[in-house]
Amino acid sequence: MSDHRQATVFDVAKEAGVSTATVSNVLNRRNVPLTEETIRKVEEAAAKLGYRRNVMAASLSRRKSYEVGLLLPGFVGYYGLFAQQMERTAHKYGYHLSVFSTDLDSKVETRLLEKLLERRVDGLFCHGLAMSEESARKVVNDGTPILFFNCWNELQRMAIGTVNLNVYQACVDAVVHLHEQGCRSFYYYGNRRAFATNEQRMNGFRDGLRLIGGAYPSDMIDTGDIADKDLPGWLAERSEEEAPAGVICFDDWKAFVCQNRLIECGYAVPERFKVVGINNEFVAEHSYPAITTFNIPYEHQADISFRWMMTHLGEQAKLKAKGDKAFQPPDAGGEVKIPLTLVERLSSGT
Amino acid sequence: MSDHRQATVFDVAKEAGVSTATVSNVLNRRNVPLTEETIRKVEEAAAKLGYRRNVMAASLSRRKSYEVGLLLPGFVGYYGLFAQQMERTAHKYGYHLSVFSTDLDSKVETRLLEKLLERRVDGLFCHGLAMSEESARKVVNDGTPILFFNCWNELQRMAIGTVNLNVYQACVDAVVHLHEQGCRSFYYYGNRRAFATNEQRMNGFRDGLRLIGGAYPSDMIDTGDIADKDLPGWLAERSEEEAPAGVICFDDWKAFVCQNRLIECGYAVPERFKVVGINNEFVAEHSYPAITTFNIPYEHQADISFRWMMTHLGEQAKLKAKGDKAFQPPDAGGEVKIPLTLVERLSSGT
DNA sequence: TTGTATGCGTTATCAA
DNA sequence: TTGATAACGCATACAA
Repeated sequence: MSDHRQATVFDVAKEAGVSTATVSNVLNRRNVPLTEETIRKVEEAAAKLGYRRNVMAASLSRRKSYEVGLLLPGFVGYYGLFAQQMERTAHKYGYHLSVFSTDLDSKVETRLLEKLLERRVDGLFCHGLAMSEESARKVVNDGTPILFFNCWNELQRMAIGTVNLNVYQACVDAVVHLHEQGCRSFYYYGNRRAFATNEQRMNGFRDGLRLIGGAYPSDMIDTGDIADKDLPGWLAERSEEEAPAGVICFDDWKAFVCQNRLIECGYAVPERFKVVGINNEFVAEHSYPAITTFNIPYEHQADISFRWMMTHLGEQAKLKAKGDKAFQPPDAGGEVKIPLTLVERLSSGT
Repeated sequence: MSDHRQATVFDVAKEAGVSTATVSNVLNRRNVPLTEETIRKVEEAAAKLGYRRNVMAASLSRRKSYEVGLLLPGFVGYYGLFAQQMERTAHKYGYHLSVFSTDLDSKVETRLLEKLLERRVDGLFCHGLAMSEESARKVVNDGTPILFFNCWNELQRMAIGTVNLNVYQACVDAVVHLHEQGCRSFYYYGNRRAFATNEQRMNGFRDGLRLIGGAYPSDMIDTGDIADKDLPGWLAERSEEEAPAGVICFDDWKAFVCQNRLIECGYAVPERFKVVGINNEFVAEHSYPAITTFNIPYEHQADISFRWMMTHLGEQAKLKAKGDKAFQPPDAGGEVKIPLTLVERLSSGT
């Protein structure tokens, strides 16, 4: 109703007949002793006046914004889900999260980063693909702690830590799984534009092959070299027909496209080709055939990330309060690997 | 390097040998007259000290946060893409965007809304599904302008306006399209949990049937009544075999699931059934058969929304500056309908 | 247990 | 054209 100005601590103090300090103490439930009576008076006054604290003023005063930033390459698929989970986790720990998407444009990245620093975020979470070395240096010089996720390069050294999905191990597991399912030739269908996150997968693929032994035909293909529509021909040409060939894809979307092109060209999945993705997205579950993939423990990854950051920010109290399990962050600049779990579906069935 | 405190206007003023007021004037490029010399001095000092303005202090002082909130039911699919676009648009107009997902939980919604109001957001964008009447009332009482999108209920009246995707018209068009493609029976596969956004589609479906005339067999199915796996049987049972049957789905994901189940059960798409979705997501383009759908002009929807809000906030200047085309917002409480465009693909082909 | 007074970093008013 | 200085709303050290 009131197009009047918002009530302030001052108004509440007057209404309750106490001082602003007392109001502040009551409303922030601090560890100072307070009379039941005072608490009641203040809370009543606050409720009556519809008092709502002004975050800007509070942040300015305590010289801490209780805001953290999240810098992503985009919002679709994994990124969006991760963002959503990070937002939940942030609130759980009493923080506000500002999510930005760089669209993989370094100009945009620079601008957004500046925005984040202007907001005096207490910390920054950043995807390995979303930040240049120069930007990282700026953040570090600024004194803002930064924590990476899914980052496998020199940037790690500038961070308080890194929380990585163990896509390497996932790919190792994928090869082993396909081998067990009867595959006798193996292909990795990657995306080099994803840089390090692609290389991790390639390494896993390679080591997986080593693990199963035997000299099976195998190769790596990149989406940049072979158009989707040429993929079936390419695969059919070099794989042997006696046993099914396994195709490990960069993610579920690649797997989806790959599988559909194969089917479109008349190759049976999973009889002739078996397909595996990563991410366990909706599309993997509801494709036909449903796609074998790896599940990502979003909540776990977000929680580890936040606990690490909280620890660095000296917020042990909040961790204790939420005190699920004790968290021992690795040394500064260390890495936590988040394991993915195989979800077997028809696309790699028998 | 300096783990020291950030430079302030004060530091810059001292360094440049001017007053803080002058620094502020220079840095905000206000319409006060300034000497070239002063400008240079201040800018040099700022650069040298690595000055970065403190958003909290600025917001507090000017009593305006230049922050707007976006309340969504979730982050996947349309929501995520819309959020990403809204973020871009917000920056374009010099605003910061805080995105929250209610997860369709009213407890969460209430809490998030409180957070938003505590941040003194200048305005609020809200999805029709993400806000209860009670919450809306609270926002309005607070004096914060609210603009809805994809909202078709009483809430509209509490808003400065509503920007709706014209899914009604899309469904009308879909029926006409399917009819032209030879369909002689029609089905709508909906999701009543989406409430108003589902009803709009149903209305369009109904009016589309009326438009093509003739008494064709038709029906509406809801995902709540029929499990995905039973859908093919249900459809096959009541549609005639002489001519293909058309299935208009709530969105691309429903279409995707529907189509895959049909194929799985041996019904040919598009020969026996033709399928249409809405959203033009990645999955629609890359399915096999590729799914006919409707494209959403994200940027347009976001831009209209922001221009409307900016107008309400008295930021005509910024609109002019960006001055693409003139925007005449409807009367308060009015509605802008954003048209969707048909994307023909194989799933409804001949 | 509560109150006073000061600081947080900017912006804006008004006088110079 | 520039400089003092008073808000802005809250938190907190210290005094009472």
